[in-house]
Amino acid sequence: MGRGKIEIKRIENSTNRQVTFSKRRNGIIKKAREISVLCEAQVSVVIFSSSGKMSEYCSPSTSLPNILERYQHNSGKKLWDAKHESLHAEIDRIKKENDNMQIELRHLKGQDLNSLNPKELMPIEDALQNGLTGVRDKQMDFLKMLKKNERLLEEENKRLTYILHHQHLAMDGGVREMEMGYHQKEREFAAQMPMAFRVQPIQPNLQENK
Amino acid sequence: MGRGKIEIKRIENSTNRQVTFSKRRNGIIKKAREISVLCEAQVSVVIFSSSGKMSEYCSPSTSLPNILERYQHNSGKKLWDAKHESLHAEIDRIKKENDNMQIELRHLKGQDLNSLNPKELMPIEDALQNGLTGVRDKQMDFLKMLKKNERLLEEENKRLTYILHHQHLAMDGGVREMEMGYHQKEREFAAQMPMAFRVQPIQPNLQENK
DNA sequence: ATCTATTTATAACA
DNA sequence: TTGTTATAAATAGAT
Repeated sequence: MGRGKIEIKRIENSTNRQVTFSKRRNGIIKKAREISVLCEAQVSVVIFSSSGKMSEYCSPSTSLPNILERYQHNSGKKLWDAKHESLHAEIDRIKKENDNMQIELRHLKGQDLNSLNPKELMPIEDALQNGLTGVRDKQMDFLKMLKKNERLLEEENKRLTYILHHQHLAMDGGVREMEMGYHQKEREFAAQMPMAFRVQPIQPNLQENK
Repeated sequence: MGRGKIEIKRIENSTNRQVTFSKRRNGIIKKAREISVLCEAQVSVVIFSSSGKMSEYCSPSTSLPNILERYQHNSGKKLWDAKHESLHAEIDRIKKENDNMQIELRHLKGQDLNSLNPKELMPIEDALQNGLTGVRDKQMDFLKMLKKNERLLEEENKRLTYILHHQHLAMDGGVREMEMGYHQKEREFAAQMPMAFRVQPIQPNLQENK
């Protein structure tokens, strides 16, 4: 339809091709609009030119996702389900893992044991025993730390008492001397003390850290 | 284009509408094929008639999923990503759940306890203690069942010995009498026995059930 | 379906 | 791109 008949094959002249694309694209979209109005059809048209420019038409009564949903349902073909399926597969895999852990947890908590026989109970008992040992070891570690800290505090106490004692002696030498010389005196004193008596920072693990 | 001009509005006559749909659908698909050949365009057309029948065209150089992928990339619109996102969200949710259980399990097994403080260790210890109690209660149940079965077996033993003894006595009365009368004798004997001595089926839970 | 008078789309050109 | 126009193609209505 035009000044001359054309063969339906690639238009070699790039300008012509571009012009023809533009006109025919408009034509198709006009036709699509018309059929959707005339016949109450749901139509989706997506066109990419060879240069990558996109045009689309979708009948106003619907939407592209809608049409694609119908397309999948109608044709049985999968459009995006390859991705969906891999996601679903992952969900299933994780859920299964989840269930297994749930069961293991319940068993360790002494729940749902009725389905188990004695042979299955034994490894659970062992695990619990090991766990308990581990936890109690840890608690013992804390206890030891507490005791160590207690000892350190006692030693510091002793040291402070010692300093206090010297301070009282210094008081007899006059308030001024005490004020000026206190820090130096302490330093001298510290120098005399054996290393073991110096206060170490308290173990940070003993503080609440939440 | 036809014997008369028509307005672009719904065709009321249902037969006419159906015929027009069919003709125009063919026209659109022909046009789509032509533009894809003439201009190297990638075209996708999906048409649903008002009665639900689907027609489609897709240029041979590509595929619908391919075109839709380009569509999403090009338009920024999401076709199926809403679903993808919900699936991803679910995966994240489950993974988080999973991680929490993993941590709980490790703690119960006495692992990764270093990050915990004494206050956090206590509920774990309690849980382990409870679990151990539960498991051991269960094992005790089995033990009791075993003992009960042992008792029952002993009693059956006693009964069988008793029968055997009578059988020997019967032997003295001749082989024929024994063969003919054995079953009846047993029945008579069973009738004399107190209920408690009759053998009960062994607890099914004691069998390996895997 | 097929026919055909007409309308519509568009190829070539500007 | 847009517009014009001669002509090819599509199609409405009839068969």
